[in-house]
Amino acid sequence: MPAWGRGTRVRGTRQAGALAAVLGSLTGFNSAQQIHAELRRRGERVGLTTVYRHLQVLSEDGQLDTIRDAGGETLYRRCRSEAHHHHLICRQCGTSVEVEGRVVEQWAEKVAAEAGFTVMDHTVELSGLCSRCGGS
Amino acid sequence: MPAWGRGTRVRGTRQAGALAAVLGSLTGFNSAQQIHAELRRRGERVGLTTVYRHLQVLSEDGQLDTIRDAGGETLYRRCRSEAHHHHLICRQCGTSVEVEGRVVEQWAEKVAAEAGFTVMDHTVELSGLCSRCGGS
DNA sequence: CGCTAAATGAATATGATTTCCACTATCGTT
DNA sequence: AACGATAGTGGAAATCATATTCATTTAGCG
Repeated sequence: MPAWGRGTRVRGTRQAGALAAVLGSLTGFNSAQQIHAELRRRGERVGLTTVYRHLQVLSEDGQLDTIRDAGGETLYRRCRSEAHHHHLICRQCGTSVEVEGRVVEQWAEKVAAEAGFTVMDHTVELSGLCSRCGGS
Repeated sequence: MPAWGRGTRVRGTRQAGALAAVLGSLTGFNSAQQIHAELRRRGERVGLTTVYRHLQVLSEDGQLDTIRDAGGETLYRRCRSEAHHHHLICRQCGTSVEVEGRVVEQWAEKVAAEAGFTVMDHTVELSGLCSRCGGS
């Protein structure tokens, strides 16, 4: 059973490949629309619908990190690490750093336990200005 | 200069009052649409546009907590505490608890400093099942 | 009371994401 | 290599939350 395994039969299509290539070369977080634009820029002919579909599947599979920008738009990026992690993003230039947050996880568990909750998920996003943009 | 101060002259309108009343009586987080619906249910005649406008202003003023549900929709609730805090929300019944997260803040600052970032904001949302719903 | 800027809200616009559905392409099987 | 079942594709149209427009109404100062 391959990593992307089980019933989810996935065919190797031109579009899936092109998308994977783009995701592999982009560094920061990008919206579906931006990714679609990049695809066109490269001369690839892929429908916006298809881009959305793939991004959705990939993120469900845990192959993409997703966050929401201030406007509620969903941004995607290929995961660098397998392990659970959070993000630190520069508001100015979009640079992002993955940070592991064992501390946060532990805190979350403790807080949940105290409130009688069973934590199943948590979101932690940090944003600010990176050293380059923060010269104020 | 009042707390909500400066140039932002705010008139005491029927709509503003009705909205405040509803926000005061609702316990959990609600979307603009739900709040609007509740207003109508009470026989108040307030336009959806007005609801959105007020919610936006109130949250900018720090009088409302806002979070985004899984679908990207914005939910609002009147703050209980003045201090900065985070939320623990039950996925099943929507019950939410405010939790203070000094630990998280400190962690955030440390992580940011290490990456050369100046943290200006952070989002932390915890979700799971409360004791009542978690009987599994 | 009279006035004027602020507030309102119906209608319309926006913009991301989803759904529809007819058409196409992949790949296991002959 | 051709075949065919079926997953994949993508343009158009639908959704849906939220923003904007603008003519009309209203709060509250003088």
